[in-house]
Amino acid sequence: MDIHEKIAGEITIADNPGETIRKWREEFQVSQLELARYLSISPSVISDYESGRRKSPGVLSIKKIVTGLVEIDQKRGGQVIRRYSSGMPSDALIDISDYNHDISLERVIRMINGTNYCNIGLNRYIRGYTIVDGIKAILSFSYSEYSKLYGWSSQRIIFFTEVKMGRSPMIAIRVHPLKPAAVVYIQPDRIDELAIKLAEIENIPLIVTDLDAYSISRIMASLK
Amino acid sequence: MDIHEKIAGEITIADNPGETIRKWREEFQVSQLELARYLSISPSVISDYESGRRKSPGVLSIKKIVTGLVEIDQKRGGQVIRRYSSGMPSDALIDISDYNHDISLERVIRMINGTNYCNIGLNRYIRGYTIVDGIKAILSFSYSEYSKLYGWSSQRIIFFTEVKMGRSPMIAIRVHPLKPAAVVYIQPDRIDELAIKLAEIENIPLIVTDLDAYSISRIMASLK
DNA sequence: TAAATCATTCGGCACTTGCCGAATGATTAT
DNA sequence: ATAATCATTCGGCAAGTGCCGAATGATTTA
Repeated sequence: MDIHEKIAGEITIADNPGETIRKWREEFQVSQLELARYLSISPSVISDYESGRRKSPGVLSIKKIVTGLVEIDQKRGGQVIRRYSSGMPSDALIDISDYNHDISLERVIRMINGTNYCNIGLNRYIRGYTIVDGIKAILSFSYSEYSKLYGWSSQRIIFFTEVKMGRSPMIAIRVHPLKPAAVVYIQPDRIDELAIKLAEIENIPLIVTDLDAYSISRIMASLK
Repeated sequence: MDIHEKIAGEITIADNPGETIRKWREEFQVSQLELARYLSISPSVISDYESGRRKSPGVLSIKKIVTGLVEIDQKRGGQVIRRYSSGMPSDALIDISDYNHDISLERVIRMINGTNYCNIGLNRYIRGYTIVDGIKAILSFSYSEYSKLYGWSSQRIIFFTEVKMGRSPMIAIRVHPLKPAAVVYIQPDRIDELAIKLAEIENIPLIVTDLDAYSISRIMASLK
């Protein structure tokens, strides 16, 4: 189903359409001002909708708002749209996408200012990436959800946010039959020696980046 | 996803909300008059919406209409709702439902005024039913769609509409590993001897009814 | 054929929406 | 602390909506 229809349907049926509009705007991380500017209307219009001043907004207004949110996200790389199209629990999955061509892992690691913590070379290619919240994934994923992390291909980078020492993600990967081309920890607290050892046993480069997930998502989307 | 949101989303995003409202009302086989009466409004209101006189109907109006359509369908047994919740191509599938308890096949066949064309007894039980358009199913179903005909259990009746001689449905069933408890042809042109032979080989009662699919759907739903 | 039922058009109108911007408040960055 | 940015409230108003029913047309049923 089209994401516009999904969002619009939820807003239309909601007991408080205004709150739902706000929920989706925040989900897209768009400010009222930005949305208003994008739609060439006054910001107070957005505020009036979200506050519920308008009890029964017209469908053309809803359509305009939803279209604006989706287009803004697309201009930013389409991260939120992809997340809602992946069919996975959305709070652990931050982004997922696949490429139609091989992309050099070395090039990617350079672009994200990554540091390779293993003695494993980066001369391989990737066909996609997945960004997950490391803690939420550990708590909520079962086998089939882990499999979905691999999208179309295991030839990908899996990025983990919310990493303390880096053991759990490596253990999860070790237990799963599919192996990614590389693992990247996004702004980890620190890297435990065990995590490095597991990565080397699995022959999976373990990379660390100090960029945040949002920036990573944009960079990875720009490789399409 | 909730069917209200699905329908409402489609109406809200459509280029012509009015036409989409009409499409869904007709899909639910509800007349403007019936819907207007159900919602306690004038029929001309419904006509105005559907004709596009109102360019941007309010979300409360859309919600009211959608809720009304769904409730009317539920009062009739919920056939259309089930169809849109089954995840199958909708034009071939007419109805599908499962029961939480065994229901006597003999009883059902009596209720639908069925005639048993085989020498196979009806002393068995069913746990569900599926109604499909025989011609559309033949043209469009692949293996996995045939599997979905069986819902939760193969212990069911499969009803076929649009049956000419009755061969193709029996061949399709013969080729598939799962076997239904019974096959019913709804208002067939005639019954070919080969169809009967195939049914006996498969030990599947082949029954014919002169009721229409809508009546069958209501009767089967009433057994819940 | 006549009657019943369903569908449509359109004028009328009270009320609401879509939109504006000034005034005010809250938050963030320098 | 100041400036910039974002968010909210609310009065004002033209345009549109939600709803009505009379008049008319189309379709179905007896």
